[in-house]
Amino acid sequence: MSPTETMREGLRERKKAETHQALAAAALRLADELGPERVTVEAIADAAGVSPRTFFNYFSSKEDAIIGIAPAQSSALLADLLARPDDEPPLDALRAVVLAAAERLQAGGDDWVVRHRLIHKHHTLAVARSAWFAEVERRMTEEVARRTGLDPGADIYPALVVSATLGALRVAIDTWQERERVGALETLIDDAFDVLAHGLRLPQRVTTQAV
Amino acid sequence: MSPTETMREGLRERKKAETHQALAAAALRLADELGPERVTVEAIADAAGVSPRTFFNYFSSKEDAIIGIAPAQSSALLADLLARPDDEPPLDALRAVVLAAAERLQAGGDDWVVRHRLIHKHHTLAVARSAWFAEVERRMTEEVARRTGLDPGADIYPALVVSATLGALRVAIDTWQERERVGALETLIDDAFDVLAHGLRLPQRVTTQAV
DNA sequence: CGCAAAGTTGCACATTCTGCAATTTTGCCT
DNA sequence: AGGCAAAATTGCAGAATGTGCAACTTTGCG
Repeated sequence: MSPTETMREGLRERKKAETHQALAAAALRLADELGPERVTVEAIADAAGVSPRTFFNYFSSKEDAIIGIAPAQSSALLADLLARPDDEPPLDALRAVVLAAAERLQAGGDDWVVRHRLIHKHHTLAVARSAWFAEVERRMTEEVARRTGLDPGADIYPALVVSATLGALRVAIDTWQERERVGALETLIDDAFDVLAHGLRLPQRVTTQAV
Repeated sequence: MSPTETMREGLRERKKAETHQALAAAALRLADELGPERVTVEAIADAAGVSPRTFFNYFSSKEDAIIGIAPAQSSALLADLLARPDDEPPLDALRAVVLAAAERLQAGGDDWVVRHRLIHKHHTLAVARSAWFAEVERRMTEEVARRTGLDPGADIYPALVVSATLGALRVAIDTWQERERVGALETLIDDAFDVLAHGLRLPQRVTTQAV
């Protein structure tokens, strides 16, 4: 009966992280080269040097591996939201969180560019991303409900504001992708939140054009 | 038999519709009785009196059959949007469309109650619904872009307003479900659109409480 | 060392989903 | 009515997903 509480896993945790990384990288690379539908779990596992069975210990599906989502992975979006001050208005907090996510994404290197290109092109990956968004949305709704003192089951506000803001993030990313990533993603996010804050009225003035 | 009435649509079309209906009904009933994960395509096909292979001629997955979604099915949401006057502000048109959908849903009988209970409870069905929403969202975005004369690839507004409004519909349905369908779904929709129109600011006064 | 926990692997198995070719059913025309 | 062509159904084969389980191996630590 060893003291599990103070256990510091060194090599064990590191190897797990390496395997996770190797699988995600292999999945992304193969999907980019061959197209997601022509990639098998077996091929990903081979490329990462593990057995197919082990693949499913890390990812619950091929799609999740490609877009880099581990089950029960704590999302940075939620973490950022938890870090905002409690008395901040929900929409402001969410705007800051989404903006931070966008900056992180833009700074994140080529992997995210490739991922989003694939998501944009292949329906099955968009579905996987939707599922992930839904899970994040659920948890962020809980947090907004806590902040506002509302019951997330009875009151519509928490779920609504989270749905709208995550929708804004998704739409901004997709539009940015469609524009072939010309211009700053942050600008799109800002525009989107301005439109949301103004009651979704059709903007009179045409917003930033990148084309 | 008198051919005038029955032959107008044709026996072929009628039998197809019957098979479609039988499969959807069997899928829903079995999923309700056993839980979605314990239902197989084979069981659904058996209950509907067709072969498993034929099932896939009608639905692309077990989940789609349970929530009643046929591939390339034209959604009533899109049809309603197309029927709105062209010069109506997008948010107003979408509000009307979503309200109509809610009314239809409430009047629709027990099947939708069961469906939403299952969707609410089982993650895989929520994912399938998300995928369907995404497809509808894409097509409605096209239409809003046409109305506003904006480029759906370059401008964020069409996708944003559609995303927010369909999100509102989804959130309202889920909340209604959580409240065990006490009260009118239309009221929730109205509240949601009011919040959207007021820039997603936290309402000072608590809205309709059903509990 | 040696034990316990954690991670990996192979295997069996149910299931999903697709393509193809054969067969049956339906619509329609003479 | 009879028969042809299109449409729908079906069986079958096969690739692939995903899971449970029982070894087996590796790691952490006393």
